Amino acid sequence: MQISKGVEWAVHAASMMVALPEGRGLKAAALAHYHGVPTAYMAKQLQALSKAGIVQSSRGAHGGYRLAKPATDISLWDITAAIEGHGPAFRCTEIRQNGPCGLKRKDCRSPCQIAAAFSSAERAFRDSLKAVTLADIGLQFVRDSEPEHLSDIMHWLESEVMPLSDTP
Amino acid sequence: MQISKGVEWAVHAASMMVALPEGRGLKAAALAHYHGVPTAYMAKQLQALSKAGIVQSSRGAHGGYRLAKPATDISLWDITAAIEGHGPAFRCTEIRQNGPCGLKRKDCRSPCQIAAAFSSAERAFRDSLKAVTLADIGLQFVRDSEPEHLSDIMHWLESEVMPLSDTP
DNA sequence: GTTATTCGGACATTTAATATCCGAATTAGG
DNA sequence: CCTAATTCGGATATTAAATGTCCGAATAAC
Repeated sequence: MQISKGVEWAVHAASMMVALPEGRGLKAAALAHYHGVPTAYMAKQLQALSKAGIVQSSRGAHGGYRLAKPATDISLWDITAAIEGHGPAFRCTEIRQNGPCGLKRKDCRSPCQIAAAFSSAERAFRDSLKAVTLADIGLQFVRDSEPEHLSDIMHWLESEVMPLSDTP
Repeated sequence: MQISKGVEWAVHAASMMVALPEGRGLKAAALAHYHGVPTAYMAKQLQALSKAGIVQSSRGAHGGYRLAKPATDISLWDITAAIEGHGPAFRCTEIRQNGPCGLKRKDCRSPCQIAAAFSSAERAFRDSLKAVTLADIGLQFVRDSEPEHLSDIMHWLESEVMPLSDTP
């Protein structure tokens, strides 16, 4: 029951994009370098975010990534699901149908209670992550950081940010 | 973010042990056969439950497994943690300390907000599973099953159940 | 004490996560 | 309009983890 490293990277990268000025983007290499992680693997996570409609990508010279919708509409669950998939963590293989006392398919209209309990726990997990948006993360970050640190980030952004055409 | 198959098997096996008469046990091979899964791999999950103090094992002739404490004191989280480990699913690698704007170790006394959000979600998941005990599972199972099916199970138990010495 | 039986940990195999590379697509500039 | 530089996208290796298997250690019955 481990969440892949890609989720952590994707959330940090997306959080960085919150600070981008309108109509501008960051290339995958810049996001990877900023967080000190391998470029190609970070790019893979960004692809997944792009497929999920969380970020927009622009190819070619001066290309890059930016958020595809307002930060208030992107939850941590959206990002987690984009990387890890939407499927349940607990996969019921219906072993109650196996063995000498196995139930017939007909008698299995009601779901296995064990699977139901895990499904309920996962719903609680999802709901908790759905309640936190990138806007929340960004706001908290600004509040809790030293002014000098925020200044450093702004300078880095100015040096790395790329103009990006408005219509991809 | 997948929960291993072993958790499903371990929960089903432990649920079966709820129905055992006092001072009796089931051997790993019987539990595996009953659920239609490989014996050796089922045995591996039972070992993990034994190490965690959830079940008691007795070796040698007429050996087997039984619950180590009342079914009301064993939650689905206890079993999940015994198989999957107690560590968090989201592992914060502190990438905020990396890269050109990396934070110094000193400025990281407060935890990363992203990690905190996932930690909170996992707590909700845990609490949900902690609220369900083997006693609950057993009771619901008896209520929802056809009388004939329960009868089949009782007959199987009588044929497979082994006398087990009281002091392991 | 001997033997049959069962659990326990060490050992392969398969699957998924991690990391990397090269081609496809797009834009900037001439 | 064409060329060249640049960037994303999917296909491809590598490593770690989950899955599955085996044989020795320990125990109880006889």
